[in-house]
Amino acid sequence: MERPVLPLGAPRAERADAVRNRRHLLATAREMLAEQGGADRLTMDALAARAGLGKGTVFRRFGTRAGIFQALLEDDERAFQEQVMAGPPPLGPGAAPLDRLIAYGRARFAFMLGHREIARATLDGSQSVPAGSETPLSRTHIRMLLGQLRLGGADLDMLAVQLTAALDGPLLLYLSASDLTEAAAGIEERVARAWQDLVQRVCRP
Amino acid sequence: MERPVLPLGAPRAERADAVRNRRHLLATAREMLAEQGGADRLTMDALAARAGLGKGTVFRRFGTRAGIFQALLEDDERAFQEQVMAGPPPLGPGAAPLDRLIAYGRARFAFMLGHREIARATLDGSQSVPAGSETPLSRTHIRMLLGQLRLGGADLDMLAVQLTAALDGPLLLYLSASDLTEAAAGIEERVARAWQDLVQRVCRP
DNA sequence: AGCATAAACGGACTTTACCCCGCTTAGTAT
DNA sequence: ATACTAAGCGGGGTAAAGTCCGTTTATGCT
Repeated sequence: MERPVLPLGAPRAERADAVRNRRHLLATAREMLAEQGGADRLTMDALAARAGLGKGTVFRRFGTRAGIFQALLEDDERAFQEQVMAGPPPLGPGAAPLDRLIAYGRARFAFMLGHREIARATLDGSQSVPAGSETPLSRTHIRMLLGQLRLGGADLDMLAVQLTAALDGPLLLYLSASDLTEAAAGIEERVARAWQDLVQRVCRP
Repeated sequence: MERPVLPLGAPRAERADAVRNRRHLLATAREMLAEQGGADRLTMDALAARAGLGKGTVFRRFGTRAGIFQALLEDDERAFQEQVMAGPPPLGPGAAPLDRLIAYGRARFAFMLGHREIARATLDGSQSVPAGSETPLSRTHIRMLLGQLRLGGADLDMLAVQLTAALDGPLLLYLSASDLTEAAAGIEERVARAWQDLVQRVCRP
């Protein structure tokens, strides 16, 4: 007989048990994080044991310790992305590009602040390019909005990278620990204002 | 007799042998990096062995693996800082603030590009605040220049953090290895232009 | 249903960062 | 010079990340 077109692009879907185990591991990881707070107290051995699986399985699924946190973050990011792509304006579509950009910054920083511990744990010394670079939500969205703004002659791709850095992970890196813990409430508003000011400066005609 | 004012602020200078060992370890680390390239191939055991010192000494001096790379980077940063603080304009003093800001971005990115591997290795999953935050060269300098620019009503401290993130962040976190090796020459110029465009947009009246 | 095969699994093994603590030594005060 | 003390040193010990490979199992095909 004839073999059906062997999908070279789609290298065969994940097996059902693999999917189950991945989900189970992520759920277990969340439990452990909730119970004993502190991402650095989550060890791969403990995770495997608590999930009732072998350590080999954990690494097969996530590749590396940081991989687990990347998966967790990606998971939470889906809901956020939904709001951006299909939620009510000004975050969702329908508002003017500049207003969406401002709203995006506020929402994104709040998200990152809420996930700062997990986000930090996605970084990994041995990976040359860390998390979020694969699914560059912020960069892509910002790039899209910049495209609608008709800025004269700028390198929009690079500008998107710069603005992403000024908003997303890198900003978090440069805010000191005390900024983040002491005045968690205040910092959110302050960053939101600063972001608004930044993009208004960048985008004015 | 009377004890001399016991300096509580200056917790007693480092002992001579400690200084000697610190320098020796840094020099040895540089040798090893040069020989076998790849920061991740440098192990603490190997470093201690090659330096003829105990492993404990290495950790006592640098605290952590990332600490070694932070020390190496800081070391190289001194020369760079010299240029910024006392070198010829427009990087050094004497030029208009905006020109200095532009020149600083270009120079800083070139520096980071040359040190990207070490810089990357200063990041450490378990440290909440990474390299360069202790001696925030970029942030401080940018803040100072912004102060001279008389921008109306902006949150200059936060703007400095944002710009620092936009300058240093991409290299650390977003630009992939291929971006950097393929077009190493091109990327430098492109980033420099983008930086110039960004700060001109931000700082125009 | 039975078979072939690639994927997934488990857990012992290796490597490496980092800790601990008894011993040594530089610096200082007398 | 001598003695005192805090800092420094060494290297064996621990814990956790990541690898390997023999065994098990899901899945598609006949």
